[in-house]
Amino acid sequence: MKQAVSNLSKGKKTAKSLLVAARDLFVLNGYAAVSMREIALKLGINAGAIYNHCPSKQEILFRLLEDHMLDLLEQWDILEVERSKLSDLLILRMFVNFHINFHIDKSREVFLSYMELRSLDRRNFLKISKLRDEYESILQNILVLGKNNKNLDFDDSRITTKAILGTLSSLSHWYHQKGRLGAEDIRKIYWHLIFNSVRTDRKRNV
Amino acid sequence: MKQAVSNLSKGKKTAKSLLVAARDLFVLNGYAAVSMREIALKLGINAGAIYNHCPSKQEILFRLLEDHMLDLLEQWDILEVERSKLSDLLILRMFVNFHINFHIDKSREVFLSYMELRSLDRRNFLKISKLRDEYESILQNILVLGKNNKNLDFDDSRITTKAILGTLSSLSHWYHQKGRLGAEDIRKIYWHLIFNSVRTDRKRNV
DNA sequence: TATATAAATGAATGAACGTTCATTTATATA
DNA sequence: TATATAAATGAACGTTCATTCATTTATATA
Repeated sequence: MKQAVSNLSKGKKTAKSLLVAARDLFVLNGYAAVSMREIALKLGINAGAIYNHCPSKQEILFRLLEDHMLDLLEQWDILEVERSKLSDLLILRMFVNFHINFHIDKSREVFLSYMELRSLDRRNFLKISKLRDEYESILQNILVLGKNNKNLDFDDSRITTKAILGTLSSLSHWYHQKGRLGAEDIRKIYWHLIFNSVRTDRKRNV
Repeated sequence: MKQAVSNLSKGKKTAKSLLVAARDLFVLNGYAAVSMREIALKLGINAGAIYNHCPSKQEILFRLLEDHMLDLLEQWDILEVERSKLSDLLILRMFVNFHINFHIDKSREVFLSYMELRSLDRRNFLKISKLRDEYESILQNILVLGKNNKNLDFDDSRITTKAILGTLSSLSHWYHQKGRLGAEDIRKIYWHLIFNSVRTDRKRNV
């Protein structure tokens, strides 16, 4: 269980704020365009003091992305019990809702994961890529299973997976808390779009 | 009409190669992480010589993005004559095909426009944003018209526009010339997905 | 071919970068 | 409260950054 911030020692607090400050600056201006001095300024400490909490700028980015991906995969795993009783279509809907909820709750982390994969060094890139592939294959497996059971229909599972994730992930580029529509509206609209695009009695010509 | 590179003077040739070299490096490592020296090295000239062709690094990025957006809008305009005779659905299909073709032909430019908007200074950002909005409104108008004529159905034109563009634009993140599927396959798969997601007799519940 | 102009060189500019470190200050523990 | 440890300071490190400029070299035009 996560510990309340107020219970943490000074060091742990600063370490936590460091990740938050870095996250927000990286989202705003991009990893390469943000300096350690800027991050320190936002934290209210000296740039050198950052190194008491994290050994390098690269490691800050890696921790942000890894924490996020592990969180994503773990949260999905937690739903396993509920999932086991559902039909293929309802599992797909659960995935869509889960993905949208996560994008709304953690829009900055999601955005960062999309934009800054390339700023990771080779070793870190491979680690995060593996976690991303793991997540992507969750959706692909849902689609393949649904197609095999004739509860879903589409042409190519890999492209359809990419397309659906592209659809959903565009959320992180425009969603803001104070927007015109609530989370429930958005979930409904996206679900209608996606459901109709892979339902069994879809049309194949105009 | 575009002039053949071989007919250009030395200066124009270098200016053109400058944009190509910068484009490829920016795509690979991101604007902020690429130095003028790297670009010059790729061109086979000295860093200082770049300034005979472009006044700043920022201006290189702006020219790349503006050229791309103007090209995109102009190419769509050229299809206007053909479009006038088509039904709402066929216009949507034309847009989907056009967008996919453009993403395949100009995948690096598209990727750059998507990733480096935030690297533009305020003035340039506003200019490019305006062009992007212009393009987005092309699709939104197609959708609204189709819905008014009862040839399309969806819940919200703004979100549906974003969702469809998100679907299509994810192409630039994974498409490579030598991939498993050809352009025709990809156009077909995407069209089926999008068509079914907005057709009039779509279902609203699982 | 002579000449004007365009393009490239290579060194230099000051500023900013990530990171290190000896030192000082704050915190937690006994 | 005394003491050990953790955290923050501020200056400095060596590099690299975008950009400038006097000078040299290449190109195009007459």
